[in-house]
Amino acid sequence: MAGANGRTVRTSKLVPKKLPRKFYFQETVPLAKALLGKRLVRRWRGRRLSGIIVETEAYLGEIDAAAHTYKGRTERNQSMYLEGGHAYVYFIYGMHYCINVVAKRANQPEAVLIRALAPEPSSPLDGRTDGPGRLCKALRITKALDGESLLGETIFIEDAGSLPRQDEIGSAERIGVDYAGEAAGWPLRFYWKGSPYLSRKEKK
DNA sequence: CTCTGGATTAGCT
DNA sequence: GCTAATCCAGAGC
Repeated sequence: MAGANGRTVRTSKLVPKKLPRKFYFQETVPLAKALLGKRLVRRWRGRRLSGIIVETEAYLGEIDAAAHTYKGRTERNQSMYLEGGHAYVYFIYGMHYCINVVAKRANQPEAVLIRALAPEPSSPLDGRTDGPGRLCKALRITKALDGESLLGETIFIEDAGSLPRQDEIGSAERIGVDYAGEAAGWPLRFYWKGSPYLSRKEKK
């Protein structure tokens, strides 16, 4: 962009950049970590609802007994078969929605569950964002967004001000997957250490 | 602090 | 029928 004096004006710090398709093509575990510190943005009725991602979980598809796609395609999990950079939103426990970021290429049904956000003061959110069901409520995310591209304007992810250092990323067992046998113990939950907005208290 | 039940749909047995 | 990638309110300690 040209400034008044004809010289290039840096806008990269001022205008956050939407993450490109390529970002989502990476392997699911690195993607789950790389999403920490990014900003999830939802446009709703002319408002911009957003938060910084501080907790994620990786779900590894057909090898992962905890994943919805472990036993193949169903009506509910179809969106996980889209190429990386789409949303998979499902309804659970008769009450809550959860949102996942689809990873890798089409027909590689792996995804990253967004478990917690740090709310941003400027964003008019409806309630808390520490927990996968709560954050969907706060950002007005429903099944209407299932299968939506994250490269569009309705919901997307962008670079934010800062990222956790490697030593600020914690890992632990995933929540609520006790039924999944060996996979239940895999350390596929990732979180920004010290964030007050994690869905569970960190162990000392 | 922990435990329990209820909200009630998708998917499996 | 039962359980779940959840959350909340209420009871009891």
